[in-house]
Amino acid sequence: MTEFYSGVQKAFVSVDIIVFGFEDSKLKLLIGKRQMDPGRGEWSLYGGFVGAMESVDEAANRVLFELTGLRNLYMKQVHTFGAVERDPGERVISVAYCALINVKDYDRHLLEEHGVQWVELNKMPRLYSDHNDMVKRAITLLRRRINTEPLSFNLLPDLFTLTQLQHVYEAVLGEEIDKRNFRKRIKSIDFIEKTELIDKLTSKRGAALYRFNKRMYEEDPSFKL
Amino acid sequence: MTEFYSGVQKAFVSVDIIVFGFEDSKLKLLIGKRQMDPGRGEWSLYGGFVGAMESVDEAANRVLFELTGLRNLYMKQVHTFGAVERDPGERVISVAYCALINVKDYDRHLLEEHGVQWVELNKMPRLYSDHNDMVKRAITLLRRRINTEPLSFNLLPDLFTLTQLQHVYEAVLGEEIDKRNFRKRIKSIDFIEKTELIDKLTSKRGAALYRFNKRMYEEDPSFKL
DNA sequence: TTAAAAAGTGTCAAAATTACACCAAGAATC
DNA sequence: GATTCTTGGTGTAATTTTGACACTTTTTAA
Repeated sequence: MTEFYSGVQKAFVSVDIIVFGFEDSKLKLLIGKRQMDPGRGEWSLYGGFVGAMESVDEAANRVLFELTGLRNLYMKQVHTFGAVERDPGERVISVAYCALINVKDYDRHLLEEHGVQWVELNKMPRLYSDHNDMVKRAITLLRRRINTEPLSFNLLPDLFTLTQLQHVYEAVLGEEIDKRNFRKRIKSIDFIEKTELIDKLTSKRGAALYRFNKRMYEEDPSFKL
Repeated sequence: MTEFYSGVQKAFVSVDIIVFGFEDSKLKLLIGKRQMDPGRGEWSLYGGFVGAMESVDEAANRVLFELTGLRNLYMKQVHTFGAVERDPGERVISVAYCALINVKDYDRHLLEEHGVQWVELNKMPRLYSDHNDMVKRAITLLRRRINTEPLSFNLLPDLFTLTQLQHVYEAVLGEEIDKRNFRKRIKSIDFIEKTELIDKLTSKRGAALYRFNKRMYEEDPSFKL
């Protein structure tokens, strides 16, 4: 095999994943104590190195699967962090990804197994290396996109009430939303379907359950909320 | 020095730059014939490898400076491309950046020196590796942001006419804009200042020259067009 | 039966957006 | 010096979108 690019230095490339979840009307994310040196014991995002035989996206999916046991989760690249000294050990360039997950789908045993836990966004501790910057970027991305892409459903069960959906928007945007105006807009969106089902758990009266109709969305993928 | 992460494979990391310019009311970008193997002679974006002693952003700025002789140009990271086989030679992970430049500032001698040329966006040839995807992403980014960030001024001289500015929007968005509505909105934006100067070159009647007041923008960085 | 908690519903005013057509100024041509 | 050509510059009215705002319904628990 021919050697191209001789004389150029290589770098470690890693992926770090900002996993957002939604619980108790709050946006949370998964962080854990770092289990390797350098930085062992510091709070950190979950990540891993990109292997020689996998793409960066595949690495991110592999790592996310390791962490959650789930496939086909919503995940997008956020930004690549490449400061020379960002990792105290070696030169590591890291590609940050943002994933959205329904907390209910997450196996609680895996939390302990990987030494991670859900932490409220507002109560984030200082994280390893530049991971706080990664979180900040991910949030900015989320806020920008939640009104133009149907992201929010990834944070909820398949069936959800309009109040839950509204709380997702409020948690992500960090501001309150008028209930009537919100519901008015939802009604004008075809691919948010009302079902016959009623949720009796969270309210005494019971609330209608809705569903995101992906097929309908893909037929006319215009979204504006 | 301790060796961390032993056993993990490294990769080449490069930057590729999508340099947009605006000329003859058209959006253009800089491409050249690739001057190294593999792929020598194919149309390609301008790029370079990330050195051991520079951050990824610094590498992008260095490469852009090499190409243009200009510093402090507008540049943003677009996306990181990491497919295993994306480079036919070796494993190379590439971070794509998008830069905006006023074509008038660009030294035409440098074109030949680097073997690059301005090509209309609509007349892009097939490019090396995944560079067409990079361009597509960059355009998407540009379209998304041009209405929420004051990008457009980077494609124009310091002094510009409203017709020029409108043509930038039309070229980026790929659709015509109503002149009166456009100018109405411009008038409501404080940091686009009308000067006393008049441009007599492009029109017989002469058009008022405007200027982007960066300070005023930074005092109240809200932008919506 | 009464209180508490969340679900659900409509109107009106203000603001933003869109569509639309003509005159002005100067240069070039006859 | 009259005509034509090119680009710059301007306002209004209809429509749509957004935003503010309060009370009734249903069920459970006290």
